[in-house]
Amino acid sequence: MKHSSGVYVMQVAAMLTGLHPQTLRKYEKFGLVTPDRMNTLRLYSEEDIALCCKIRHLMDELGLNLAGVELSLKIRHKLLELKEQIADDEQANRKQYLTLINEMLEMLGDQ
Amino acid sequence: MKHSSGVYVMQVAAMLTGLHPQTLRKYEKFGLVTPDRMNTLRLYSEEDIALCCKIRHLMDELGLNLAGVELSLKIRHKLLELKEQIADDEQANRKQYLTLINEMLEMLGDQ
DNA sequence: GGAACGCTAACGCGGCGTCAAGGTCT
DNA sequence: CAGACCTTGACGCCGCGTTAGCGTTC
Repeated sequence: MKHSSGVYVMQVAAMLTGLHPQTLRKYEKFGLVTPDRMNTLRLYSEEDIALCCKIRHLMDELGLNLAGVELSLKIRHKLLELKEQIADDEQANRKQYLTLINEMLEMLGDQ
Repeated sequence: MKHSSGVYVMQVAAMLTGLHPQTLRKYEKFGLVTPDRMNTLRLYSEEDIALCCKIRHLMDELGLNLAGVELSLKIRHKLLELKEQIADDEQANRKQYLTLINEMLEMLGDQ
């Protein structure tokens, strides 16, 4: 669930991210960002803003296309999950680690 | 080091991979594949062939561009390294696991 | 000398950013 | 009614695959 700390309409979101309103809509259409809506009106949360900036960063710095950004974000999410498990587990549960790793490998096209 | 089990010149490599010779050269120019050379003549190993097929697979199935493919292959390599460590270590060495994970996160644009 | 290789340049298609037109809501 | 939002379609640029031209090697 998103924080309601900040909620911005399109124009403000565009200013905060430095992105064109149409570009923000394209990212949403691609499924990368899904701002809340109030009767068709987009409402961008702080997290949405940060995500949009990250998307731009990945495209500009790493040269990824939207498909690459999507994969990148998914892998990152899994990695954070794995990292948390490794850090928190009492006794290292290798089997679970390997499961997560195999899931990531599958995302990367193995099999 | 590559096996010398199979060595193919351009035309054969193109046939085996189903890719256009120029496409193979583009992949090489981008730094994704580096076949051996015999006086300017490219010599593709079995591993090179498999790699070229994997590149195509990643582009066709996942929609990645070459930058995405490169990142994907690097992350995969790291994941296999991590997987091996987890499977082989006597006592789970979490610190090393976390180091590898952080390296991957960095590849994905974290910081 | 013919066939296959090398390299570079140019064309075509599709992804992504932007602009434009027209409709709706506040 | 003015202004900002919505959606859809079109244009320009660039990445990627392919083609073409030309020199070199086997």
